[in-house]
Amino acid sequence: MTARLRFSPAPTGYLHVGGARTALFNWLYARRVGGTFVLRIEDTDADRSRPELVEAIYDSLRWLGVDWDEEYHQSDRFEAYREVAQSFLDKGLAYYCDCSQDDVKARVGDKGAGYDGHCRQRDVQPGEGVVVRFRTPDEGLITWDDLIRGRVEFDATTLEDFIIVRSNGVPMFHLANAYDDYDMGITHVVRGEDLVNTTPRVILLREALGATEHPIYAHLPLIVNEQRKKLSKRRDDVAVGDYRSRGYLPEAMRNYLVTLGWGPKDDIEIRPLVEIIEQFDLADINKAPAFFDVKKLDHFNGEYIRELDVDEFITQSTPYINDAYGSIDPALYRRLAPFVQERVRRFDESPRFINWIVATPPEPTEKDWRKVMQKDKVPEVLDLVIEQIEAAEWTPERMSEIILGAGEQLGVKSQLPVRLALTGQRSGIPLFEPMVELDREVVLNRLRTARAAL
RNA sequence: GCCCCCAUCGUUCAGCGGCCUAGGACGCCUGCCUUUCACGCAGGUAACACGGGUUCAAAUCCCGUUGGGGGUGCCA
Repeated sequence: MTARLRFSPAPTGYLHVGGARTALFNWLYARRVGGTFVLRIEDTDADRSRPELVEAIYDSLRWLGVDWDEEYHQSDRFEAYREVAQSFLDKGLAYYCDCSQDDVKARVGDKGAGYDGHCRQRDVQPGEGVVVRFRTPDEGLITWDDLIRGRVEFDATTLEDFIIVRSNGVPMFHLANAYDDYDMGITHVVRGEDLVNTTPRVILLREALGATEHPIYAHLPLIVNEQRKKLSKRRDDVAVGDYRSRGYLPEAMRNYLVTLGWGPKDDIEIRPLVEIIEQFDLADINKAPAFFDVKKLDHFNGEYIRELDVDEFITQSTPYINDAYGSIDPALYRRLAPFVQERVRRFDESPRFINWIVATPPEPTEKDWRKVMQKDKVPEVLDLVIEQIEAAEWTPERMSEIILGAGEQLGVKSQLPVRLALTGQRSGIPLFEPMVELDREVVLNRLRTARAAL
């Protein structure tokens, strides 16, 4: 039998890195074993689901290179869910209940064990404010062998009679989810650990459906923030789309995500996707939650950026450049880009490196000024450089000779003061090649201004 | 409250009873390269939460403690 896996997001928000990793692990495994990867949009809650978010989820998934073989929307399948609910009703596996949430709370208290089974024998008829509840067993053990967690057991007495159809007639997620996995022949369910507690319900529902076998479950450890809490779309900055627009490469994101909860046997973390697919196995995923470390992501991204062809780097970084400076001369950027590519970890860092060429350089910080300009012989260096530059041949070679020569002549290091005068910063791309992109007068002006400020 | 889960360097992955004086990566620090920065290279820093067992032998197995997390919706 060929493996069938699915990613089933609810379109109630943008795809965040946790969901992306879940999708990725499902996809990786499907690709690894030559199985089928299904995308199923779980939009049973019309109040919270938004169609435009479905588009956003597609975008993020595609960006990451996660492609799907089949696609379903639960909102298209309500009829089937209602039929299932009706058949449960007919068989006595489910019953109508007209208790309001307040009624239940009044009987069992605030922190009680959920619903108390009040309507089990009351023979409530369908109508306004009436839900359908699934009759859970009063005793017994519900168990499964989780690929990641090992054997998991739940005592049936801890399970309440949960709702499968809302009072507005719309099926609840458990029902839709259980039926779809059954109907679609899903063989491996790989999802976040926050869903372990719902697994017993799903198993019960499947059995009611007549399933004799269950999929293999694998509950992934959560991705957490620095406070070690589950990532939240509201609190944490985690939308995949945001990383995309900040200038992360999908390859880097994908590669980094895969190292959260899993690692290749040979310890080589940054590697081509095909090799990851070859090595990936659900059984090797660990149980402990993992912190999403942007610093490490940045490192991965930097590695991937440096591996790019210059042309590719240019096309990818140009939008950020144009965004910062308006449209700049492509030929100029082509000359500068190789220097930038070696230094950035994200595309959105690119503009900063050429600010002194295409715009006004920033004011040096006081600290930088002190550390660089209040050194011995700095006035002499600047004077010498200004003097020689006035009539020099305008080539990088000459610039190098003049600037470095001044230092040699005076017995000090001369690049830093010139750099600070010209760029306003102590660090950045090389000086000599880029500076001849500037007009001689601009260079002299910056030099003279700095000299005057000493 | 109740149910469930987790626990190796700051972070992440490795380790699945002896190969561990615990390894890789990120971060951080040092040096080399370079008259900037970055890259690269060479080093360094730093962890088995605690307490009991089991065993000839435990980071690895068992129990407890502590700490952390998830769930507990007519959300998914």
